[in-house]
Amino acid sequence: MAKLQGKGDCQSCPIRHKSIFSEIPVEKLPEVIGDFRTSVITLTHNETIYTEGDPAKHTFTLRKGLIKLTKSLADGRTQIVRIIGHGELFGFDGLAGEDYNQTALALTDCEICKLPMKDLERIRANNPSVDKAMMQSWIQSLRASENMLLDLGAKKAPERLASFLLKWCKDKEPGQWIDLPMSRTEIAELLGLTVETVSRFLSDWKRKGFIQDTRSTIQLTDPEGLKQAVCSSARGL
Amino acid sequence: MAKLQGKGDCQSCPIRHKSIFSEIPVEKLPEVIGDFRTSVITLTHNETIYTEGDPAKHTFTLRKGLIKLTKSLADGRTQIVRIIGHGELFGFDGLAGEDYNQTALALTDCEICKLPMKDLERIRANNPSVDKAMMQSWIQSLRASENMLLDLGAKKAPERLASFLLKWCKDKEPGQWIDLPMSRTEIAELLGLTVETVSRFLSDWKRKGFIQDTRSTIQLTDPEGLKQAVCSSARGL
DNA sequence: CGTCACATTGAGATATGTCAAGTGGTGTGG
DNA sequence: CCACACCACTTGACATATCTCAATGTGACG
Repeated sequence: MAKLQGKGDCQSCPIRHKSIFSEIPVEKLPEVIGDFRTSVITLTHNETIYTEGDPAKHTFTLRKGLIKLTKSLADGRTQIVRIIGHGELFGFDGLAGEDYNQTALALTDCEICKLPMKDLERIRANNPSVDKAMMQSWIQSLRASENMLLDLGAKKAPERLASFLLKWCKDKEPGQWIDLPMSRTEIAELLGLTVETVSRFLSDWKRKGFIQDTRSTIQLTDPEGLKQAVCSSARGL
Repeated sequence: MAKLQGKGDCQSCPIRHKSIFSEIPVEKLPEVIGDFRTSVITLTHNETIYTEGDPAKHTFTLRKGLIKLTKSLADGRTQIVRIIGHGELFGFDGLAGEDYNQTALALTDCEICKLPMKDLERIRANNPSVDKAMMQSWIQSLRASENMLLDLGAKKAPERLASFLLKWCKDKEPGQWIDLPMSRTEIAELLGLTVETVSRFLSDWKRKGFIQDTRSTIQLTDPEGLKQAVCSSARGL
C-alpha cells in the first residue's frame, strides 16, 4: 500500500542533483523552498499514483525505482506511453490546468516525492533555474514521445523490440547484466505488440546469441549483431 | 519557394489572440517585444521549414495554413508526429538546448512567424503571460503526443482512421463539408498505415453512408454510425 | 484532349495476433 | 525441506488484419 514516509528532506535527497532543484545551492534550499510541503511516498509494484482523468493537484519526482505512465481504451487495451526513471518529473498536466492525461503506476518498488502544484508554481516563478529545469523536462518528455511515435507508427515488431533493448542498455557495456524490471506483458504494452510476439523474438535472438536474459535482467552479448539482424530483416527473415 | 514577406507586425497579426502574446494588451506590445526581430515567411505546399537535426535557432508560430511535423527512418519510412494548426507554436527544441527533433513541412500554403530563440527566451523571462502560454503549448503538445501513442499502439486500422476523422471534424456540425488538405498518403503516414488501407476503409464507409468526400474535403454524414461501426468491428466486421 | 499525380480496387503474401497447450521458476504451506 | 500451486513465460498451430504489388480509374491542369 502507498505509504507516506514523511516530509521530504530536500537537502539530503539522494537525487537532488538530477531534480529540478539541482542548480540551487544546498544552503539556499530552505529559503527557496520555504514552507513547501513535499512528502515522500513509498510504493510497491503496481500501485497507482494517479489515474487518467483525476484532477492534477500534484507533480511528482521519482526518487527511486521506475514508474510507467499508461493510457487505456474502454475495452481494456493498454498502452504504456512513457517510462519514468530516476530524478524525472511527471504528472505536470495540472500546470496547464488540465487533469492527468495518463495513469501512473509503480513498475518496481518506488519512492516518489510529491509536490503540490501551487507551491511548485510559485517556486518556479521565482527561480529561473527551477523554471529552466522544468522546461527541459517537458521538452525532453515531448521529444521522447515523438521518438516513440516514430517507433510505433513506422517500425515493425522486431525493430521496435530491438530499438527498445538497445536504448535500454545504452551507456552500459555490452556483456553486462542489466536490470529490466518489466514483464513481457509490459514490454508488449509499451511497444504495441502482444506478449507472444515479444517472447518469440527474444527467444529467437537468444538462440542466435545476440542476447541472454533471466526473468528480470538482460545482457546484450552482441548488440551489433542484433542491429544488423533487425535491419536486414526489414526485408528478409 | 519560402519567401520572406517582411518584418512581422505583431500588433495587426491576425492570430495574435491565439498566440503566446495573446494576454499582452495591444498598446503594450511594442514595449514588450522591443526590437524583437520576427519575420513572416510565406511557404507553399511541401516546402521545408526546418529539418530534423538542424540546430534549433528559431521557434515558429503558424499564422495561416497547416504544418506537418515528421520523423523518418533511414530507409525513408516516414511518420507524421504532429499536425500544427492555427496559432500553434512549434520548433521549440532549442529552448532545451537541443537540435530540432522533427522535420517541419508545409501541408498547405502557409504563413509562419519566425521568432529568434534568444529574443524569445528574454521575453518569456520577463512576461509571465508569455511564459504561461508557452508552458501550456508544451504541455498540450505532449498530451496530444500521448493520445497519439495510444492510437498507434493500441488501436487497429479502422479505429485509428475513425478517431482521426472524428477528431478532425469535431466542433463542426455533421453534414458540413470540412477541409481536409491531406493526401491519402499523408493520412497514412500520420496513422502508421498504408495508403491502400486508408483508401479501402474510406471507400467502405462511403458505401455505407457514414461519410462523403472529395479530393480535399470531407463530410461526416453519420458520425454516430461511424463510431458504432468501428467499435463493433473491434470484434466482428 | 492528354497527361500526370493521386486514388481506388483486386489478388495474393505475410507479419502479427489469437487461442491453446506446455514449461519452469518462485513462493507457500504442510 | 519438500511438494504443490500459481503465474509468467514459451512454443506451436492457426486465423486474419494489413501490407505488397499490380492494374485500373479519375480529377486537375496545361
